[in-house]
Amino acid sequence: MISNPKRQILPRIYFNRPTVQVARSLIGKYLVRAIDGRILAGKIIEVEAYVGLEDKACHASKGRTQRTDVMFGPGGVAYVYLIYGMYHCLNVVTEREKFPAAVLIRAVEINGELIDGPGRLCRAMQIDRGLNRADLTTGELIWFEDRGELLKRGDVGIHPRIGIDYAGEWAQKLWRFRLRTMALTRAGHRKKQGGAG
DNA sequence: TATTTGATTCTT
DNA sequence: AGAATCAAATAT
Repeated sequence: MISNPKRQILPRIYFNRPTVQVARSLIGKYLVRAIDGRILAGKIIEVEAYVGLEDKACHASKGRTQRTDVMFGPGGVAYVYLIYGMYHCLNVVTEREKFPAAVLIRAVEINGELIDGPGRLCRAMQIDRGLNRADLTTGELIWFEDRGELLKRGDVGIHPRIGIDYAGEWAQKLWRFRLRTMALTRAGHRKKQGGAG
């Protein structure tokens, strides 16, 4: 369905790789949602990696349950869960089958507007548990696209993950990645200093 | 069955 | 600093 060769739906093999690598490389790609025939596309600004049984911050670290079962499956599948009774979070499952891991999508830019936070993102893109276990590689309801935009060295900030203080030493892992661009640092607040970067 | 908690966001 | 709000996990 995508005729423009510069718009490539990310295939399953893209996600069958080490999770931190997938997370890092998803920055600058697009999350695309089809809603009633309309297309909503967001440039991915921030993600976090959750890796395996040992990662105390990863939901699957407590074992294979009804909720975490999807993380044990093939990559390129959506893991959507309800958090704090109010918000949904979207993840894409990574790595090989039986290795539970996923990347949380934390922020996107839609039509120049920064949607910051996984709960807000899901609200803006109408993502809820109805999309749990959805295949993200078919280009039907929701998928990822490479639109050929290349990042410069230093464009991606590397940080500790957020909201997982309970995870002990795992909370210190630098598994959060965030795109740094002047355009995204609060509209109108901070002016660009100097000229071309 | 009861209690606690949480990959958040918004208000005070 | 605290509320909102509920499913999953843990304790009983």
